[in-house]
Amino acid sequence: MATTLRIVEVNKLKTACSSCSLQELCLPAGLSSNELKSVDEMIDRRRTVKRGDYLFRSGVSLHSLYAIRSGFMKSCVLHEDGREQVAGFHMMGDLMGLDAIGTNHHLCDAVALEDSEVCEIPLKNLEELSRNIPSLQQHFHRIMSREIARDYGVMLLLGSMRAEERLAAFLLNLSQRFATRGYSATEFHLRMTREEIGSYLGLKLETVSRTLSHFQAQGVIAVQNKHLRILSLDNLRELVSHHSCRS
Amino acid sequence: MATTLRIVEVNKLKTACSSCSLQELCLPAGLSSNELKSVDEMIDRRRTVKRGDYLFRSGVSLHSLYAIRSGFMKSCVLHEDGREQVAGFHMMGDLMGLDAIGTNHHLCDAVALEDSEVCEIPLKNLEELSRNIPSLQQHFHRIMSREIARDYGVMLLLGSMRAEERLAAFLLNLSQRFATRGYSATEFHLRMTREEIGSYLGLKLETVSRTLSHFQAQGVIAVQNKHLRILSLDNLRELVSHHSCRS
DNA sequence: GCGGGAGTTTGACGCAGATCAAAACGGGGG
DNA sequence: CCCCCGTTTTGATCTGCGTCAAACTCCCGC
Repeated sequence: MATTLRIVEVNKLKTACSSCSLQELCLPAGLSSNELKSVDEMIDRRRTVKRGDYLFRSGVSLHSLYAIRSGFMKSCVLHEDGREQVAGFHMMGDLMGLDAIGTNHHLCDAVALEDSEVCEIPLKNLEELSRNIPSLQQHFHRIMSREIARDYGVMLLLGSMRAEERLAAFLLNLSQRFATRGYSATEFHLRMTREEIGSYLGLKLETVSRTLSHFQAQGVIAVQNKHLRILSLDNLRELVSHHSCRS
Repeated sequence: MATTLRIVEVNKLKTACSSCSLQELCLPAGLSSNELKSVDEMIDRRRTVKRGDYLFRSGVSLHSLYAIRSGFMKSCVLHEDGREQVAGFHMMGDLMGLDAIGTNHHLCDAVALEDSEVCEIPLKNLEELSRNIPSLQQHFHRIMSREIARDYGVMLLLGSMRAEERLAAFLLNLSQRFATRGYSATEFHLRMTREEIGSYLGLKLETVSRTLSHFQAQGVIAVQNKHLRILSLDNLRELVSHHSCRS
């Protein structure tokens, strides 16, 4: 029994913001240790989401924002006629649910692409705390703003890039995000299917597959199923803006 | 001289939030009259932007957010290779500059499509004030979130709609926004060129023109140059999700 | 280890929308 | 009032990517 208790304590310690390795990436970036403690208290609980499960679904009312602690998720916007599109892929340190604050209802589905852990942050708590901690307030605003900036990038991609450029940009983006999180920038596992990549990039899965094959033939990447290795980041960067542009 | 002073006073009165007709649409929505006064004080100054002039340019550092008081603007994201895309059209009551908070630098150009007036809101002031006025804080968050939600809609449009659907969705969106502002939902002036519409929708200007002509032939709208009349909102709504979808 | 279904690759073909071209329109300045 | 240039329209042709189809691979459960 003592053993059990000890394990619980250790787990609790491990999941506190103050000892979380994502501290500098996540919501509490740049806070003092005192402030960190307040953020810790604000967090309702940790949740695990199994691969394929929903973290939240479109239409349900907003309770909390979710910070991803581990794992990998996608968010999908739904069109009333059944069309569905991947709006983003999310990994550790990312904050999900921001699109729901405006209407108090989630606008997209959040689905785990692998078993994931998230920290549940009640919006009310966050709002209250950020009134008292200016740097938290500021950081929260920055996070929302960065999401807007990211969206503008996706709009540019969808609106004016051709298939090769889109895919190259996508791979570079993943690469950069993995690198920021301390993983390899040139070798990683694609957690999503070709269809999901296609949905995100406004392409069909066949086009994604063909384009990846094409990159491989050019010696820019090596793909085997979901395992991807970037052989030349520079070539990939060239691909993003190399082709005759449609604009 | 007395006359001049009087005119200034009247102007000043006219431009206070408390007497602004956009009050309920703009940042101060839902505030008490006392709070409104604080918001008024936070606003640095009003600025006019002539048609074709920039309100701010991509890359410059963020000083303030801008609430549009009158007029019409576009924001354009720039790709390093010179590609440029319209990221949004903005009208009275809209808040611009939100994408710049994350990096402290503007990510897009803001250009007036007709002579416009804006209220300049220093971010620092807004942050400080929203720490003291919860409903202002909440409303600001909602505004940012709504921008994210709008972006998701544009992503859906760009990623999975065909030309006719995009244009129909675009017209409906304009219609709805004009209606919200007390203008006609079915008859309005397009302030942007076909090329700008195309840029926003990921289409070429010729396609925009052709599609508008097509709508006209079907009797759904009547266009003459920049003047547009929607003959059937319902038909337009059908057009958004009517066609064989690519997803 | 084996069978089956989901995911992926590759090929052949068609089409929506891009591109090129030219004519028509319209509104702002002299 | 007229001229001119930027914008729009319309037509003809081209092409990148979607669509359809079939074969192949991988992984998971039995």
